[in-house]
Amino acid sequence: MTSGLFERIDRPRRLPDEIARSISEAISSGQLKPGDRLPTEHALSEQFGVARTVVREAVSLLKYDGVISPKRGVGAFVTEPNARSAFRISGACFEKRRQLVQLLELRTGVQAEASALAAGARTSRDLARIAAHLTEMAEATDEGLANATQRFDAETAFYRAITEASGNDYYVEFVGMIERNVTENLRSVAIKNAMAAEWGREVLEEHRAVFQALDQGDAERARTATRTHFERAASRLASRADIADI
Amino acid sequence: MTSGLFERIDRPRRLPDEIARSISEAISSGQLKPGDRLPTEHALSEQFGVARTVVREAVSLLKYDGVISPKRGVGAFVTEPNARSAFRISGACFEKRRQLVQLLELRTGVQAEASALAAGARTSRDLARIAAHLTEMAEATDEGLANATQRFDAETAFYRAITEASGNDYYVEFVGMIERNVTENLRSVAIKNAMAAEWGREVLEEHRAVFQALDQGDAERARTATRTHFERAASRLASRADIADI
DNA sequence: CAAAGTCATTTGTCTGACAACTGCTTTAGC
DNA sequence: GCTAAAGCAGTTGTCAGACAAATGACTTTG
Repeated sequence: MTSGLFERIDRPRRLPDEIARSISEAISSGQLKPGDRLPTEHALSEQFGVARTVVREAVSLLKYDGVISPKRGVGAFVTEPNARSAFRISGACFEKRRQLVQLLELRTGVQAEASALAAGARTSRDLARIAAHLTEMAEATDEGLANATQRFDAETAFYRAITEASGNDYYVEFVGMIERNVTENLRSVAIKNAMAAEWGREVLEEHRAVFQALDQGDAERARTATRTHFERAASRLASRADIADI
Repeated sequence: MTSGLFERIDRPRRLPDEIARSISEAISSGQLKPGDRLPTEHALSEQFGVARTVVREAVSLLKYDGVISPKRGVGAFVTEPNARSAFRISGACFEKRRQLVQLLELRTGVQAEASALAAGARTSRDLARIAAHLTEMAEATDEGLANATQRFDAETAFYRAITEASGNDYYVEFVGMIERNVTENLRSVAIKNAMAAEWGREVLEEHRAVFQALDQGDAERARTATRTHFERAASRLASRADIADI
């Protein structure tokens, strides 16, 4: 389940991705403004020194996100900034500390609302699943730091189960995406074990409060409890010296 | 600013998009499960009756979203469902009423949290901009239904300004994307004017409450007021007969 | 002067080929 | 008989060139 220690790096970085990133940066940096026309695919293929098929794939990706809109017989144009149709988290988001904090803020808000919805929509079956993950966490905590991974995965599953109980597919999809990106990238800087050191019983109480609110169907308390946990988690994370400078 | 009455429909629907959607549906419907290997590009090009370049673009899109991960010399595999790296709203989301409701729920939660953040981070400059849009709304309301478009745009700008005042780029990007997709699709079914009929002074008070909370820097009240408005807006929308069956 | 037709330009698709990589089989060497 | 190297078929990644379709500007014609 857990990814290996040494991740495979796709050495021969795919050309289309590279080109797409290059064009995308030209746009976000203002070199290409909304309404501007891109160079023709032929010209781009010459400038980058690649075949047109590669350029086409890159353009296709940008079009997919609504960043540019190609018109046959005319050219490809940069769209208005608010016309983008996808929300995506790139690995670059984790290079700067500020961005990581902002991402955690977003996660906090969304997850809190998901809990509130879940309080009103959860079935007893949902509740049982959530409770099981809570128990898992408690047991892992009792057994100490050796079960850091288990504890970590249980917490992840706990909030995933809550989100699924909300009955809103968008929350499930969105929270899942954020959660995965955050944890994976934190994992890669070995934060995981560092966090484990902070996991004590008082943190467990934060989760338990969330569960109780769900159990009683109290949306407002579920929201507050969830937000409290994630805000505290964020500040605990921020206070750690080993990630203070990422 | 407002899009024309008759939107351009790209008749010759691009083949790669079509193929990507087809494969994507095969995955979401369970025909292709995580871990499964896709047919080879050659096989796909034969099945769909298109050139391999087209299949490649489609595969490239799916890879971009993290739905599949091709490995050179081996094949392309469906990734785990939580490995998706993009959140995107397709036009299909608006075909079913249930999905629209869920999308509005998501918007409500995110926007409420953005307001809460803004209450703590807004500058006096931000506040002035927000106030200006509120005034705009009030004026448009006084002048009656003739200014429905203006009123609508002012409300959009009002909440956009609030989101920007939060200082969190992710919220700006995400809310912007949702907001645009929702309004554009609602616009297309002529909901806009229908909503205008519902815009009275009591709705304006909902916005004013949001503004006051921001002015006083009260995060909790900003959150509540924002959520109240959007929840009421959603129920007002839902109660309308003309969209009850979309 | 206006309407129709022509043409160069650009994106969309097709075809075929080769390069790079992988997993498996076969073979050479001991 | 066993191991390691070499070969091989299959797959994705890239390349090159061609034609189809659409567009805008220019030219021609009534």
